[in-house]
Parts: sequence; C-alpha cells; structure tokens
Amino acid sequence: MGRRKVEIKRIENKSSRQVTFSKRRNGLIEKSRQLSVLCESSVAVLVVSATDKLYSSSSGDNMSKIIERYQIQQADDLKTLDLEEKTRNYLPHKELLKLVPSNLEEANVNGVSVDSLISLEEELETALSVTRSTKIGKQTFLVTRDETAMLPEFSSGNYPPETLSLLK
Amino acid sequence: MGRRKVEIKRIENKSSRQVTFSKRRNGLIEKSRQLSVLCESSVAVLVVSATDKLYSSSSGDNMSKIIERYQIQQADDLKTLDLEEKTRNYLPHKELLKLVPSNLEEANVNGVSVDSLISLEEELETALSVTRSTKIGKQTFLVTRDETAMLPEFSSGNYPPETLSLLK
DNA sequence: AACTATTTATAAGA
DNA sequence: TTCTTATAAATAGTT
Repeated sequence: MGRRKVEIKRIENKSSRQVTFSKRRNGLIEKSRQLSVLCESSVAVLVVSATDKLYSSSSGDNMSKIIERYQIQQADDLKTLDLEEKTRNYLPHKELLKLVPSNLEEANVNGVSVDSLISLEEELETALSVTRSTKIGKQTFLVTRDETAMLPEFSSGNYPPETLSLLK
Repeated sequence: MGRRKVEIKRIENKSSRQVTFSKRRNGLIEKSRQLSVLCESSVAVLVVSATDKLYSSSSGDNMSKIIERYQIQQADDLKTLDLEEKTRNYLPHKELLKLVPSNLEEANVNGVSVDSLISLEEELETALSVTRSTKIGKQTFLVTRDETAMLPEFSSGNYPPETLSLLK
C-alpha cells in the first residue's frame, strides 16, 4: 500500500526498516483496536523488535486476562492430547523423550489433524514456559518467608534442546 | 476499505459482525506476519471472540517466548516503580491497600508520566496473573510428588476486587 | 466463498 | 521526524 509494491522479505536498508517498523507497528495496533470494537472481542498484540524492545497493546480486556486465556487454552490442549497424566508425574527426561514419538504414532493412527501435531511442539514449549513464568514470578513477587522450603522444580534446564527439536 | 466507510463501533447485525470478525482477524494476523518478516521482529496476536473462542498467531518466535518477554518487561517495570520490595515481603492485603495511594502520590509529585500511572494498574494485574499462571501451571504440569509439602501461595483470592479498582 | 467499488494503509519523497 | 501523495492492499457490501 504505497508508491511501490514491496515484497514481504527483510528490508535490507536499516533506516527504512526502522521507519516501516514504526509505521506498520502502529497500523497493526490500530487494526487490533478496530477489530476489538467492531466485533466486541479482546485483542492483544505483542511486538518484540530486533533490538529486543517490547511494544504491546490490549483492547477489550487487559493483557493479563488475554494471556491467561491463552495459557488456559494451551493447558486444555495438552490435556486433550493425553500428555497431562504423564507430565503430571514428573517423568525424568529420558522418559519424556521416549514418550514423544509414541504419542506422535498414536496421533497418526487415530487420524488426528496435522494442526494438532504442529501444536504439540508449541504445547511442550508452553509447559516449559509455564515453568519459567513460575520461576520469574517467584523471583519477583512470590518469594515466601521460608525460601529454604522451596521444592525442586520442573525446570527448563532439565530438558535439553533435543526434547523440543524432535518435532521440528 | 470497502463499499462504505464504517464507523468504528460495535456492529449490531450479528451475521455481518461474524463475517467482519473473520475477515479482519485474518487480515490482522497476516499483517503481523508481514511486520515480523519485513522488520525481523517477533509478533504475537491473541484474539478472544465474544463467545470466548481463542485465535492466536506468533511470528518470528514462538508464542511462549514472546509472552515471557512481556512478563519479564512487566516484572522490570514493577521493580522500577519500587513496588517490588514491598510485594516481595508478602504484605497482607490491608498493607497493600495502604501502599497503593501513597505510591500514586509519590508518582504525582515526581512528575511521572500519565502512562506510568496507567500502567500501574496493569502491573498490579500482572502480579495477580503471574500467580494465577503459577497455579494453573502447577495444577496442570507441575504437581510434585509430595503435594502436601507445597507452600502457601500469594493467591488472587487473597486480594478482593477493590484492590485493583482503586486505580480505575 | 467470490467479486469489486471504495476506503484505508503505507512507500517513497519532500 | 513529520507531512504529503501516489499507489497497493484490505475490506464492506453484494452476488
């Protein structure tokens, strides 16, 4: 939508990339507000620049509520895929590695949609993310009076990259 | 961008609202992908319909990473506003209630921007959200072998609605 | 789900 | 950076 048609690929010129980033980011956020109002929905937009600057917007409800809604969905999806029972029991890493391929096979024979398979990786990432959020949360807000009593955690550090890259 | 100019207000007709929701939601997600590619950034879009259906998209990085980046930012902002030390110490509810107005006064005399004040509410909500995430996470993934050893939590249930509505 | 008249977003230029 | 303007793109109403 400009003087020329632009291909959707990384803009090489740094300053025009910066200008486009600013313009399109504002455009995206404005669009999200319009969608929220026109269709009485809640919309969150999170943008992280290449320099790790964060820009965010929420409309219709606050950001926290919208993110919670996402996390609840992920938890539900995980449950549906029947991984819940196994992760609940805190399987050691090697057990989780064994579990992933068998789950994929089950999904295949049962004719589960491709989307479900694609989402499995994301859901495993979410499992890790929830843990990291827990950690961040505890570090920042939730330190108890007796930190020495903290239980050992299901930590992202316990699961090397190959756990997740299995599905890539 | 259509046969007529539309005002940005709730579309009353249910079926055209539904059609617009679908069209604009797709448009928004496509725009977010373009922004991500053109400007090598990470973009997440979360849409919750009036019927509580969730639609999400992430580009440039996975959703979990982008949400974590947001939560880290919120934690940092909270720290900057010097609420961290007090919340860290697990103040009882009445203490937190006392703390909020005094913090607002400080912010006023120090000429802190309106944005900072507006964001204070959001940050308090985030503090609660992190707790809820923790709870959801524990319920779903993180239940330890010895649940009886769990520590008491900073729970959203401990803080009635007026805590947050103070700033509205 | 497709079509198009229009509006809107925005790329390039000032 | 902010404003302008030609043009591309999104989409509202229609089929």
